[in-house]
Amino acid sequence: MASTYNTKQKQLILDMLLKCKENQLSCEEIEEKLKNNGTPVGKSTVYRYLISLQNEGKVRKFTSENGKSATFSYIEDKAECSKHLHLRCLSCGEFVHLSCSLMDEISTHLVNDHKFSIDNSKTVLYGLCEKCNSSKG
Amino acid sequence: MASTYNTKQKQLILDMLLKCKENQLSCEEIEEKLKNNGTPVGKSTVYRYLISLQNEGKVRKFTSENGKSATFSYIEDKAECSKHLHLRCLSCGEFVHLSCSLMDEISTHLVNDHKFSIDNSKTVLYGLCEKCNSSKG
DNA sequence: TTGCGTGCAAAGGTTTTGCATGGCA
DNA sequence: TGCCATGCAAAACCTTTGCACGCAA
Repeated sequence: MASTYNTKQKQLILDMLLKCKENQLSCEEIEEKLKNNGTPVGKSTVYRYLISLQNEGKVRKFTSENGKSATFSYIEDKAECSKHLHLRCLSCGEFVHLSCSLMDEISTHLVNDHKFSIDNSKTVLYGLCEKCNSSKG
Repeated sequence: MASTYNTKQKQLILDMLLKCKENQLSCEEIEEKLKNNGTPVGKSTVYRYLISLQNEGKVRKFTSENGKSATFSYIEDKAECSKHLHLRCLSCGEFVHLSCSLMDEISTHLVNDHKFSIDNSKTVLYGLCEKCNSSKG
């Protein structure tokens, strides 16, 4: 499933994902950013490459909770990310990698007591981060 | 935001959601089931009412992980469901209400150590249930 | 040279919206 | 009677696909 050819377009898309790895970008945003950079890439190419990156596990897809279009972000350490859970702030979108022992207990507990094996790569905990929480209360 | 008028159509949609509360139904499925019942309701009415039920917190929306359309299911005990986490099987779609003390610790831990307040109504843990896990391994 | 990748435009599917009509209160 | 709700069709949206051309290897 991995791409066989290396092309300028793929590199441009990848560079943009890396540059914005703290955020999540929609296909449209990627397309727009590349156009603004003076290095436009066709919409379908963006969609197609993101799908293939997703299949390779190099990109995480967020199916918009509230809005419309899906967003993507690059997974820097694929092996590491499959071991821990992730948090996402509903307000500002901040994405947190949660490496922590209690979180490991969850998996064990769920398997032992509830016979449920959690998939860390598909699971995201939603809530409010400190910043957004305090600005709300 | 709550509906002001009670109509036959709203009651029909609600009845269907209650009847299928163990499943998650898409708008199209609801429309189809109602038509098969001999009590057809317009597509836009289904969409509009589901949105308002969602705003009232009476319905949970699943933005399809893999497929296309969103699905909905009735929240039987809204107050209770906001207190615990939920699991969903990626394979068969089983939805589990997880009332359990260790799970309560998670919220506390996340707030205390990570300054993150989890929103149970928006969070779903994904993985494989016992049945699907064993049929896979 | 081979065949994958690209880009455009068109198609596909889901959800939303405008507007005239219908029905609740 | 006044207004919200309904339903149809059209529009809006996001995503996928077909096809001819371009480009990597």
